Parts: sequence; structure tokens; C-alpha cells
Amino acid sequence: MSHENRDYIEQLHQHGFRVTMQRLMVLDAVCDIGGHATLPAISKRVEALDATIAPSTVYRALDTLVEAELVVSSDIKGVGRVYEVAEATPHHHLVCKCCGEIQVLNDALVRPLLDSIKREYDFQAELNHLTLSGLCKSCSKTAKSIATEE
Amino acid sequence: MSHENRDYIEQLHQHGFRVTMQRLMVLDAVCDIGGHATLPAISKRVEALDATIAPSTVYRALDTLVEAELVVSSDIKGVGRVYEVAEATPHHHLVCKCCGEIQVLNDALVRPLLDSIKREYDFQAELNHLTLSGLCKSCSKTAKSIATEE
DNA sequence: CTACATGCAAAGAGTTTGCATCCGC
DNA sequence: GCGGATGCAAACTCTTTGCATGTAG
Repeated sequence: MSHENRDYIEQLHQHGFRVTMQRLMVLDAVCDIGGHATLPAISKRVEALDATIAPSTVYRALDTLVEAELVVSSDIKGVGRVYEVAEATPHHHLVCKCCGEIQVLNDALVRPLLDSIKREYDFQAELNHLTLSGLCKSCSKTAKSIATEE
Repeated sequence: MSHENRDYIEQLHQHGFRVTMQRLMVLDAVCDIGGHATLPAISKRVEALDATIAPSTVYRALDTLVEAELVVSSDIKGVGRVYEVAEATPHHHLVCKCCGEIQVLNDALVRPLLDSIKREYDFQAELNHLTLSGLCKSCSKTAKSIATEE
């Protein structure tokens, strides 16, 4: 989605790793997903992009990318380990529950929330990527409440 | 965490299900986690609460709770299927990345964000439970940047 | 007492590890 | 050409399904 900006080749080299097609493919997959992603989700995405990559390679490439600091992983309570691209600039997404459409949400709209949380709770929220689901403009017209489907 | 308020026994009965210790235990686990939770996370939580419950029972009980509308499931892009207690009132959590402390975040602080999204993008965000991670008051003082540990 | 829910066990899916081959450097 | 990365296969864990037993109603 946006790793073209970063010199990921350089970064892999700096960390003593080799640049391979498979690693870039896994990085692509994590980028495509756009937000935090679990291992099974990444695994499926890579499989969709290129079915010839061995599953074991995906898991190992992901570890490599984390070590090379191209991808960050964190542990979310209730979800487990998630991965996302190490982005410099915070950005957010609105994903429609109905049609799957994804829009980028301006960080400026999110900032006030973080400020108020800081003010009220003295809690320093780390929010470089927020994904909100809901109904997009067009789907809210055809207003179906599909809320729980695969 | 808060299902004491709901008449879950009644609700199970209404949907033609029996009330069993195991089902309540699984409901407890989902409540404990507090936000959206993946299957493995719930599974582990139940195991921690009571190791005598068979894994298969956990998975089946969860399905039952969803059918009884005590738990809702949805599919989050990049994460997969997640479950959470069907709550009437929106509520949110701040979880500290460092110490794991969980605070409740007042919905009133979140509402303006949703309003601005509606105004700017005409996107109707569905946000009954937001979990933000970051550093709590005390941990931001001892300011370590532990961001990626299990 | 009856039928549904559970536990156990076996099957299936997802993930990890070891090793021989391949290829980035 | 060397050493790390990959693919394959086996091991392991997580999840699902089938069936006999137990228990809520």
C-alpha cells in the first residue's frame, strides 16, 4: 500500500538480510491489508498473491521483516499477535461492513480524540493506525444491517 | 465483566438452549477480555479459568452464545473473526502496552470523532467498543518503549 | 425420563522445525 | 563460491466433528 516510499532494500541490507522476492511479497501482503493483521490473515493474503510461496517461508519472512524493522508486531489483548508495516506517518481507514470499500481517514480528525484522552485520563494512546468499520455513504442508503457475516 | 446486568439465563431459554456451567464460563471469558476477542484468545482465557472444560465445548458454547445473541461476532479485515459480548451501551477501553492495565474510556470522548467522520466522509462508523493501546499515566513516567513483547 | 450438552477421540487445518537444494551477494 | 533463504516434509498445535455418556429441564 505504501512501502514504495521506504528504502526497504537498504533496510534489509543494513540488518544483514538478503533481499528476496518472497520477503517483498510478504511485505506487500502486510501493506495491502493496511492495518494490523494476524498471522492467518497475512498467510492467506500471501497465498492469494502468489500460491507458489511455501507457508513456512511466509512465517519466516515475517520474522525477518520484524527484525529488519520494516514491520512491527505487537500483542493485542483478546486478539493475539498482530503485525503492521512500520509507517512514519499515522493514517487510518474506514472500512465498510457491507461492500468492503476502504477509505483513508484523515489523522487530523482522530487527533482531538487522543488529545482529550490525554487530558482526561493522562493516557498516551498510541494510534498510528485506526480501522473503523461501519456503513459507507452508498451502503447506508440501501441500509441493510449485515453485521456478522464472513 | 458486565454481563451480570443482562438476563442471560432468560435469553438462553428464549432461544431454546439449556443453561450450563460451561456456557456461562465461556461467556465470562469473553466478558473478561472486555473487547473483541479472537477464538484462540477466548480458548486460552477459558482454559485459564477452568482447565477441565474440553476445548470442543468452548468452541461449541461460543457458537451457542452467538446464536442466543449474548455474544456477537464480526469479521475484521486483517484479523479474522472476533467475538464480543452483546452490549447495549457503547463503551471503550484503554489498555496499557507496558503494564496491561485496563481503564474504561468514556464514550462521550469518542462520540465527537464519529460525528466528524459522519460529517466529513458521510461514513456511519459503528463503534460500540474501541480498544486503544498506549502508555498509562504511571508507565509513561518510567517511559520504556516496550512495544513488541508477548 | 428425554433430548440436548459434554467429554473424549479422531480427523482436519494452521503453524513450526529440520534438512537438502538453490540463489543473492 | 559461500552462506543464508527457500521448499519440502514431518512434527506439533489448534480447531472441528462423531459418538457414547451425563445432566438440565
